[in-house]
Amino acid sequence: MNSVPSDMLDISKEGPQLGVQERREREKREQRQKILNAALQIITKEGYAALSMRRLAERIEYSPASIYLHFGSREQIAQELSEVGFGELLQQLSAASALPNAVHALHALGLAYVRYGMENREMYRLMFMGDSEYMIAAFSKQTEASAGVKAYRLLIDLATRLQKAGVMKDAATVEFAELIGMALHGIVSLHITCIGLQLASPEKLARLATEMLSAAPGLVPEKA
Amino acid sequence: MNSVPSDMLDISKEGPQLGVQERREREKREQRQKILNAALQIITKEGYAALSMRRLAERIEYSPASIYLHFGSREQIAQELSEVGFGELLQQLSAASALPNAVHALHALGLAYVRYGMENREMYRLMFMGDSEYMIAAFSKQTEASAGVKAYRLLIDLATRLQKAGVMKDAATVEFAELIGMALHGIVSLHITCIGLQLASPEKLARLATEMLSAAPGLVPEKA
DNA sequence: TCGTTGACTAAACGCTGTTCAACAACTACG
DNA sequence: CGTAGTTGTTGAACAGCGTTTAGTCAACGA
Repeated sequence: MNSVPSDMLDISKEGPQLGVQERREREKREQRQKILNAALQIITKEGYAALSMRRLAERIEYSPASIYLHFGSREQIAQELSEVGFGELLQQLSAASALPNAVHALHALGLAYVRYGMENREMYRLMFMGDSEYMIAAFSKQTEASAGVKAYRLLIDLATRLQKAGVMKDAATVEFAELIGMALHGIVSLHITCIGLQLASPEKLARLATEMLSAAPGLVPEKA
Repeated sequence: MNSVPSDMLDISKEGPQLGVQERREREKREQRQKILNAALQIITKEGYAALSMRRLAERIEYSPASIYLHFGSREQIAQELSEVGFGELLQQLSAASALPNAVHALHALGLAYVRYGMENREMYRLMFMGDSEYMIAAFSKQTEASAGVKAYRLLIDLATRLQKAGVMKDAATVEFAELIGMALHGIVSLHITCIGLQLASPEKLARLATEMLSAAPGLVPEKA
């Protein structure tokens, strides 16, 4: 049953066989990626609400049923896209937090966060303002290496650095880190939601937030 | 055409006529309220996503089409509910900000905000995390007396009080006020979205946030 | 009693996500 | 080469959605 014929090792037969299999797998991967690209395009250009399976199918020039050969549901597509977003956000944040001075890193991180959010509103909506399924997946403890968890750890690390530098010595590190993230999220999400209101610019608010957090009592100015 | 027959003043004829009209109007108001109550019940118990016209019609024991005799659309129902929510939130916030000490008022406001949000998650979602149509209406400049605008002004007033008390003298009042609101919103909305994550308690984070904001440089402690 | 008004709804339209049987095309094998 | 079998693809359907409209029916005023 599981025995392998010796001629399977013959390149003259194995070659074509594996070639077909490889091509099929490659085409499947390409198709999958094509779907994700089209979905991303729809979301960024027409908003998350406009992402329907039929519209998506029309754009990739296949039937709606075909999409289900690659994804289990519409939710799964959205979730995979949100993970891409978390990856992008993580990249921006880690670049910012790489600054040697902890306070400078905090300011840069705040700026990078709100900029990413404002420049990718629908993506941000998908990541943080949806039905909470994506975040659960993104931050799942099982997926230790997920971008969401990494971004969370980035905040913890930065908070630790800040406290070592004398900022907010008294506060619990985790709470301090979470507060930073939540304040930045509040700035972005309200700017996304309240398009009618003329709020202060996200950059200004992020700067103010990080300044107030880093200017809390106990601060010992770092050199340079 | 507009002349009123003298016998219209006769109670024996005017009574029944107006009585019927009044009853019909009253019944219409009651029906309208019944719909709103049912919608609120569905949202709070089954979530905003579960609010459909057909389900709503089933609950009030009328046909879906009947609802359109009272509301123009599903969105309108949601919007009116969100305005109720803004009213409730405003009530909590104004009670908290009534404390004579500005810093105490800030702490109380923060606590009241996150408590309302956590105890009315689906309502909060409707108010702040929807498709942004409700907030536009709630904060519309035309609706000067709307609860949303009043809540916004509450924050401005509190920020002014805080700065008069010596907190954040340098910062622009409006930006300071907006930052308070956004930080609190970030705490609540992330707690609503990330039900999978074990975050620090909203109360602790609100306290930390308001403490850091009120502990910023320039603070002159108030008496008592 | 009759005509009018108003409340009410069945049915339909076009949309949604999703499933499944059927079809077509390509591969493998005798 | 032809045939059996696997694989990719889809039309059609199901259940549900928000919304509209034509039409029914009861209550009212004259």
